[in-house]
Amino acid sequence: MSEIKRGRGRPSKFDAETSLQVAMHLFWSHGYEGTSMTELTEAMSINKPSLYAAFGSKENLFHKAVEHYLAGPVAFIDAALQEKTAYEVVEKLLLDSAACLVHPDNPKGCMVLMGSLNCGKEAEAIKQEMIVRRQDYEQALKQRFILAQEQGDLSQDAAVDTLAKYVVTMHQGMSVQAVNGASRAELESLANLVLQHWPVNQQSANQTAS
Amino acid sequence: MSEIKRGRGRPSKFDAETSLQVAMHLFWSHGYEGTSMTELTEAMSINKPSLYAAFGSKENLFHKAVEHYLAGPVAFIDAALQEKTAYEVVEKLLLDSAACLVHPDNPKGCMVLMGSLNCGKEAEAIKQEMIVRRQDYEQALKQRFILAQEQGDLSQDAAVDTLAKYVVTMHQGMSVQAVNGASRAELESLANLVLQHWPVNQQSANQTAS
DNA sequence: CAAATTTTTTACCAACTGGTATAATAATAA
DNA sequence: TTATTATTATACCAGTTGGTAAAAAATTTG
Repeated sequence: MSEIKRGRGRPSKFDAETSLQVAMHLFWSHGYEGTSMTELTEAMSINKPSLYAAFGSKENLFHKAVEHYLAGPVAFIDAALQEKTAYEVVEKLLLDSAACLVHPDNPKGCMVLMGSLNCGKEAEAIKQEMIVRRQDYEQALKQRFILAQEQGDLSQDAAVDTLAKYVVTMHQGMSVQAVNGASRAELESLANLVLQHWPVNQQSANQTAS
Repeated sequence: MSEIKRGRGRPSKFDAETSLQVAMHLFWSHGYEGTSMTELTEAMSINKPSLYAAFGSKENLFHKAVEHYLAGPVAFIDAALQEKTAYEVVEKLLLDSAACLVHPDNPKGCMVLMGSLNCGKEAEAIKQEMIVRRQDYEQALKQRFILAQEQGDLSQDAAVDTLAKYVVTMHQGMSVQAVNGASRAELESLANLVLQHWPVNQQSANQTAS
């Protein structure tokens, strides 16, 4: 994978993947508006025209950085949704989140929240995009809970809307806690509190290997 | 309080209290960095030198706006802490919050969160101040729970640290939900979910000191 | 009236914002 | 070697940022 046939012109001296990683970290740390093009180019060690040639605009670079984030640091979310039972979904979701939100290699909190929770009107589009991503996340979780009801590992009485919103709310609140300085253990305590009260279906003791 | 003896010079044509209200709303909506001095002066209908004479700096204006916020829209928080039992404290806290976070007259979410969850390095001091305010809030709630244990309306086994962090986390997560577009009813459902599982002291109905 | 005082107004500042035109440079293809 | 091509580097753009100096206006005091 290192032997790439080079094109005709001057060879580019930066790797797009690596640059994206740097951009992701900056946007994750300081948000969309809080990160300037100058900071980005300096951290990437490239100059602005190169950055614009490679990514088009600041907004587009942010989009790419968010995709990089979803496919990387929080890939466990999609994995969690595929766990066997609703309980295990929530368990993996919140415990892995606890680890990720305060991981020493990462900026604190969730990028989809930190990216632009609040912003000036110039970044309104970015803010809306982040909102949609969070709504989609909640919807996916709700659908997973509906499936769990069909499969019998979640009580039919459970209000899946509220339950999904509850888990997402805790996840997002834990992001704020991470920024506030909470430790991994503290976040895990919160996760366990949610799990303690989880409305498992009483009658179906699902006997999958443990 | 309307008959103020005017000083010697030209009368100022703006009311500091009203201006602060306007500033509060702008900072609340778009955060510290997302609100420019030009937006502020235009919304207040005053020019910059007047604003600087009255409030010193953008940072100081923000401080004043936050104090205005704490004493106004979220004054119910201090009131909630004085309810009779821990259960009632949490009940008032979360239900009043649900109403406030999506009240049509207010920007969505909590100002102490929206003010500057994420920001560039120039606003780092503001961000830290908001963090401290959130930590203090959590501490106050924890102390209230300790008092509740002494008064007997909260189980001695309850982990007051985790419990306080849990309620605050839900509160902050509900702020994000408000931004995402959640309704008051949806936020109240979340609040009720927390209350359902509240660890009331089994043996004591209500008796004072131990 | 005129002096004194306080505010408003206008104009301005250097630094920074996202974004780009132009030219120099380094590779390949002929 | 000489074009051709793609990327880098330099310099620059108009607009905005937080903040201010200086003058003009409106009031009270003498």
